[in-house]
Amino acid sequence: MGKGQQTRETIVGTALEVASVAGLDGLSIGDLAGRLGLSKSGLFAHFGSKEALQRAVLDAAVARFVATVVRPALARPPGLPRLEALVTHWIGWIEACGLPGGCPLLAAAVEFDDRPGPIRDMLRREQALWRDTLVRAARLATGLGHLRPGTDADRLAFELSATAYGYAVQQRLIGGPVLAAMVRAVLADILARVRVDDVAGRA
Amino acid sequence: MGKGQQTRETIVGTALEVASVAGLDGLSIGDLAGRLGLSKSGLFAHFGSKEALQRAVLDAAVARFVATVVRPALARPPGLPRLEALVTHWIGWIEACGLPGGCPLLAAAVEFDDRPGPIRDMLRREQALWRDTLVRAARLATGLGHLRPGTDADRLAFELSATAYGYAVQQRLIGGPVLAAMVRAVLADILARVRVDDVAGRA
DNA sequence: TTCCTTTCCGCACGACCGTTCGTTATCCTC
DNA sequence: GAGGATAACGAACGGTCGTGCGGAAAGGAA
Repeated sequence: MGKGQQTRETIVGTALEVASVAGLDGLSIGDLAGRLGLSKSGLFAHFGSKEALQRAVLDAAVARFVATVVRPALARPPGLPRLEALVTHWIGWIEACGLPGGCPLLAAAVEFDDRPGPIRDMLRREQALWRDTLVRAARLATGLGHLRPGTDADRLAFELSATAYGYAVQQRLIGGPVLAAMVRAVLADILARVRVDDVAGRA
Repeated sequence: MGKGQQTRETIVGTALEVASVAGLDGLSIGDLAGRLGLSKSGLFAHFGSKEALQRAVLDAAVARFVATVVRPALARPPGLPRLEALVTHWIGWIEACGLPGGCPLLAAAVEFDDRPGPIRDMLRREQALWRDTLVRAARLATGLGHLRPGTDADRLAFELSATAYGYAVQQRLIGGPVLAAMVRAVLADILARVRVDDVAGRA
């Protein structure tokens, strides 16, 4: 990896931390250069435009999410264990993604959902992709007989994702261990309603 | 109402539209003055600081939410009808609150959840207040015998609110009538699970 | 060592930011 | 009609914004 590439990654890493608090639009080339001991123009040369920097930051956020949530879950056996791992790691990510400002993907989605352009296109694509990941995992779990036959994968994915998104929204302002326990109980119940309990037979 | 007060309300109304798209921090005094045919200094004099303008905009957003969602629902008879009305009007607000950028309260909550200050304090207070409104409605419905005895009002309120928040997050980027139908079905099922069905007896 | 490329800097530009100040219209009250 | 408050203005302040250009330093290949 050349020096330029390394510098670029350092910049994007710091920018991701800043953006998680100030938002993608709150990023400032001058401020970022100051934090890193670089000149404004030197930092700018790595990207060519502020929007390109924002896109790089978003890419980094997605990569972090995939590494923290998706990849570990896909390593679990297919079916219910994998679906449960997706949800569990997601909740963990919401509570502690390692960035000072909470989940940058949720923040960016809410920030850019009404501003046409490549950023919104990226967000739309990533959110749809994540949704599909959940739906596919649910469908697979049904196919493997872990969930009741006839389970609506789209709806199950929506119930799980809406609960997690809703938790993410409330967790930052209200938060607390009570809420943390509640979201876990709710998610467990959603799954329990469609799970095939191979001890007691179907409900 | 004096002329100043009227101008102030015009400013805040336009600012609310802008902020719903650009965010509270995306508000710009100069831009706002240009839209309204006012001078920067003339507009500024009405508030004294940008933060005071942001607070006024937030107040206006809350007032709009109360007028559109809370008040009509509180006009319904207490118990299950009122709780259902709260949720139904909320979903309606999420889909069409009359502002170009979607629900400004959700946007502000995500934007400011990690920035200490009076804005975040206001948001925290309002979000907690809205939560309490749902919890109280649920508790009242249980007390009136509309919901199963022993129903956990906190948890029911969380299930409903998380579903709505989660819908709000996904609706703007993915959206569509399928999702709209799904959230309504999910909310109906959440209520059906705790409702006392006085025709067929408890389940 | 030489040479070329990559990396970064200093400087500057025009635009816009929030804010302040002094001044001018407009209106209500006496 | 005079006097005082209210409302809005224009100009300017110091800063920061994203961006562009020319040159200096650093690195690697020959």
